[in-house]
Amino acid sequence: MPKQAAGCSHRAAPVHTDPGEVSVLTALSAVADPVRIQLIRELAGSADWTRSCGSFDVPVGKAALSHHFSVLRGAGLVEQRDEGPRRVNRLRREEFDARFPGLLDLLLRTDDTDSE
Amino acid sequence: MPKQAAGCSHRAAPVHTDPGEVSVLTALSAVADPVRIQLIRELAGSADWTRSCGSFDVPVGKAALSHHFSVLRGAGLVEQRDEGPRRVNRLRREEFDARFPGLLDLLLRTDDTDSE
DNA sequence: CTTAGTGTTCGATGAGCATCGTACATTGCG
DNA sequence: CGCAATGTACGATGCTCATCGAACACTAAG
Repeated sequence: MPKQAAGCSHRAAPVHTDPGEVSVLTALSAVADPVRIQLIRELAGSADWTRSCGSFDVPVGKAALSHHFSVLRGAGLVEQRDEGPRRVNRLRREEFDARFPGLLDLLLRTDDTDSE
Repeated sequence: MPKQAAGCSHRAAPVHTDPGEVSVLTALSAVADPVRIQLIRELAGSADWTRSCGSFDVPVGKAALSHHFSVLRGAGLVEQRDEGPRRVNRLRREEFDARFPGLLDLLLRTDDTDSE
């Protein structure tokens, strides 16, 4: 492919962290936040690569939202891909569950809406 | 003042929270702290009611230590009982695991010493 | 090219919390 | 009783982090 084939974006690719290299403390800290819990749950209820960052119903602005996704990436919880102007997401279920068995289930299979 | 019957301590009994009434966010926040993780691990390696609060090898003062145990109690992770001048502890393994399956295992069955 | 949509980065702000030092309470011992 | 040991309560301090506003970058469409 001589010419700049599709896939070579000019945009800075999101930095991903492999769940296997994430410490327990990092994972727990990432998950101990109401906004991020909501993001994870909402993301889990959608098919992979179907949700852009701005499509989540969270009570924060763009800047904070971007920050939260950065934290989730750093914890190996979310994978992102640029698709045109938007950045679509995918929950790394199997990979994260292999590193921290049961943790993701705790967040998703939860009856209480973390009231408190 | 009239005399006190045996078994009626003058000391304020520690306030305990049942694990069943703890929200996911509270539990995760309690556990997302390096000092508290160390306390839980050290406590898990000892028999019930054998460790007083001051017997843990953590790099904080008495006041902070007392605070951490308060948080652990509030998350339903630790039960305390007054035994003479000291306050001895017990990890609520079964009860906490019933409420948050796998979470305690994640902290204990850990290979990495939360290095980061 | 211009415009609109999407997301990141930067600096600043504010709240929460981990920590400390000190004072205080309780217990057990000499 | 007086004293040491243990743990809590309180006020203060400092730091981390969640948030915002604004500026910037990239993409797609008109």
